[in-house]
Amino acid sequence: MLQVPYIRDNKEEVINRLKKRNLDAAPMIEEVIALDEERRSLQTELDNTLAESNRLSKEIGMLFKSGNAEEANKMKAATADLKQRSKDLNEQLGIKAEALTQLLYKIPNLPHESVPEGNTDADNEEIYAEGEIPKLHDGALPHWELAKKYDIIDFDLGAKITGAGFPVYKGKGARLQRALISYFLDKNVEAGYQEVQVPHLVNEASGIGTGSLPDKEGQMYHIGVDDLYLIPTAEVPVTNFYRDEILKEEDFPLCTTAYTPCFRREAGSYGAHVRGLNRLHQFDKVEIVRIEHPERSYEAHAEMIEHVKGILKDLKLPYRILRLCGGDLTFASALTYDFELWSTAQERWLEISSVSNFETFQSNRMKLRFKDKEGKTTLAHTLNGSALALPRVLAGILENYQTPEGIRVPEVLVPYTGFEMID
RNA sequence: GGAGAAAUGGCAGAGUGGUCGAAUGCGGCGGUCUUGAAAACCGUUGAGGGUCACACCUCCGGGGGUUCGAAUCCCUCUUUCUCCGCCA
Repeated sequence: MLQVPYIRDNKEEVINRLKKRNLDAAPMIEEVIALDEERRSLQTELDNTLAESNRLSKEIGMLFKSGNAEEANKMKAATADLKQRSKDLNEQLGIKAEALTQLLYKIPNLPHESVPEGNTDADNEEIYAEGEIPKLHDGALPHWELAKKYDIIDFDLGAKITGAGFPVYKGKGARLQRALISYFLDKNVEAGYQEVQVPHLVNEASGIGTGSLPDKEGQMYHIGVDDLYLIPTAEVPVTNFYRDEILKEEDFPLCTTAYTPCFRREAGSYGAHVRGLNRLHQFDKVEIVRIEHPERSYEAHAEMIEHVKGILKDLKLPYRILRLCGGDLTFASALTYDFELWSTAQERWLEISSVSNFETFQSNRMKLRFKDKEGKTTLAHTLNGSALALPRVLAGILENYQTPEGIRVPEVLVPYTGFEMID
C-alpha cells in the first residue's frame, strides 16, 4: 500500500501516475488526505486527553501516598469525564483509522516510469525475444492430445477425484514434472537463492502482507474452519518470512527460492484458452523472492530477468519478454516483465514467468524494514518472479519437442528424468 | 484431544497495582587508553504516532475488562514448553 505521508506531499504526482493504470484515483486520494487529517486531529485530541488523565492519576497516587485520601477521592471524581472522553475519541479514531486502511488497501501501486501506456495485454511492449520456433511435422498435436496419446497427464482422473483443473500426472509425465522442479531449484540455488520449503496454507495477515488479501479474496481457496488460505504462490509465505522485521543493511540481498503447489480458484475462467494445462486450479511453481535495498532493487530486478532468461535458453524454448503496460500491471507491482513461451501447436504465447518489483508496496503493508547507515528505519523493497511455472513449460516442451516417434526430453533435463524420450 | 506452566527490549533475564519504556548481564554503537588490537573504564543503544523542533501519546504475545492508575489483577484467543492420550 502507498505511504500516506508520500500521498500527502505528492498528491498530484500520485494521481497522475495512477492514470497510467487507467484509474482516476483523484476521489480516493482526496479521501485519503481528508481521512488522514481527521485521524491526526482525533489522535492529537485523544493524546491531550490521555495526558491530562495521566497527570491526574499521578497526582492521585501522590496524594494517597502522603495520606491525603480525602483530597485524592475528590480528584477521582474529576477523572470520570476525561475517561469517557478518551473512550469516545478512541472509538472515533478507530473508525477513521480503519476506514483509511481499507481505502489504502484499494489503491494500487504506482507504476514505474518505464511502464508503457496502454489498456490491455495488446499494449504490452516486447523488449526481447530468443529461440527458434521449431517446425513441427504434419499431424503435430496440442499438449492435451499428446498427454492422452502417451498417457502422461490424466485430466479426467483429476476431475473424478477432485474437479476440473486438477490434473493427475502419470508415469513419465510425473517424472518429467519432478525433473523440472529439481532442475529449476538447482539453477536457482546455483544463482545464490536459498532453498526453502514452506507451508502451503497461510493466515490472513500473510495474505494481506503481499496484497493477496483483500484485493484478490475470491481468487484464493479459504479453509473456513481454521481461517487459513491455500497459497496462490510461494511469494505469499516466503515474502512474509520478513513481515514485522527490521533487517540490517548487511542482510541484503535476501534471495530465496521455493517450490510449492499453487492454488487458484480462477473464478470466471473458462473456454478454449483454459484447455489442458493452460489454466489450472492447482499447479506447481518454483518461485524466487528477493528482499532488497531500495537503491539496488532495479538492479536486482534485472538480475532476475537475466536468470530466468538463462534457464529458458538452457531448455532451448522460444520465448519473448514483455514489459507490462499500465493497464495490465498487477495491483501490487510497480514494474513487471512477463516471460512468454511460444506454444507451437496452439500457435499462441503462454505466460510462464512474471518478474516484478513491488518497491515498498508490500513492505509497507507488512512493516518490512531495515536500518540504514544513519540508523534510520526504512522500508525495504520486495521482488519476486517465477523460475518457473511448471504446467505451461511442460506444455511447451511437449508441443515443441514432439516428433513422429515421440516427445524428446530437453538435453539438460535428461540427467533428471533418466530417459530421453516419451513414447 | 485432556491436565499444567509460560509469553517482557537484538539475546538472556528481573519486575505481582503508582513516578516502569521497564533493573541487571551479554551483544551493538561511540569514546578514553594503545603503534594497532584485546582487556579495562566511561557514555550510548526498542518501535510507532505527533511536532519546524520540543512537549506529549501508544506499545511488556493479540483482543477485551476491572481501577483514579495495569507489564503486574480478571476474561478470551494465539503460540511455546512439560505430562497423558492418539498418530504419519
